[in-house]
Amino acid sequence: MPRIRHKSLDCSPGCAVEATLELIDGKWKGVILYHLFHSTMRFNALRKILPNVTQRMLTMQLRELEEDGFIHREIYPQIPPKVEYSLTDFGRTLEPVVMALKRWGDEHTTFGAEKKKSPALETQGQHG
Amino acid sequence: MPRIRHKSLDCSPGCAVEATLELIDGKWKGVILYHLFHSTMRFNALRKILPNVTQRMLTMQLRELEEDGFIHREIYPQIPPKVEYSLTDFGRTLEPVVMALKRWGDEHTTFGAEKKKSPALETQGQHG
DNA sequence: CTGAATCCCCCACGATACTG
DNA sequence: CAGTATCGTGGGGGATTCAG
Repeated sequence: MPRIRHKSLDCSPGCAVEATLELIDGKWKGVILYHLFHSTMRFNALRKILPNVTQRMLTMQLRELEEDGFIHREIYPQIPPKVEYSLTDFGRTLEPVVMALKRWGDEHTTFGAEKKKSPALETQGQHG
Repeated sequence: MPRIRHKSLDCSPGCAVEATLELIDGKWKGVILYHLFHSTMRFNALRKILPNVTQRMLTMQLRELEEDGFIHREIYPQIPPKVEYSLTDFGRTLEPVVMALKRWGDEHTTFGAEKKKSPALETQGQHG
């Protein structure tokens, strides 16, 4: 069971919400998980689809996800090195959560507008 | 439609996930939303159930949630002041998301363990 | 190719005090 | 009761360099 890194959470009934958020929000973890749902990926493959994430951050986030038991890190001892990241069974339990996030984002933010038809929605200037 | 406050999000298909996270994660927003799903609440009522949140932060988070159209702020012009926070219809669209977070937290973190029977799970030391 | 180590800036956030 | 204003700080995270 993953541990909570940050603040002391009060234990009012809603704290489970924050607990989950703490685990999946650590900056880019959401997207990383999302992509790993589809397929195992190498480090550089993740870098490519996440151009705004620095190498350092990507490494750190992957390490935390690994610590929490969400992903598996498979190291192939060869030159050049090859490391593959994949979801664990436990990581897959997050699927409904991540998909709920994805679905809402698609419906209600301009970031889901890619798949839509009306360019009139693109009024947010978040593409540069 | 709410706007994204922080980083430039790449637009790989998973960005909708991060976009949603940005909006609901802003520190304690998740819990705030969770509690407002149940009932309209006054400022101090929220403070009481969120003892770890400073007054300043609570105010800021509520303001952001209001800006994003998730909650409504009803001011009663009277002495002493009375302000009630409630979810908007738009805010209620987040319900499946928040509930997915809640459910996962209940199942997989010690913060959901309050309602469970087996004390063997309480090995995390997050209660004090 | 994957990753660790170092430097350093910035601002999110806490603490505290004041107000209508 | 429900906020604002101000100040100080910790560490999150970017840029860069080194390494196997």
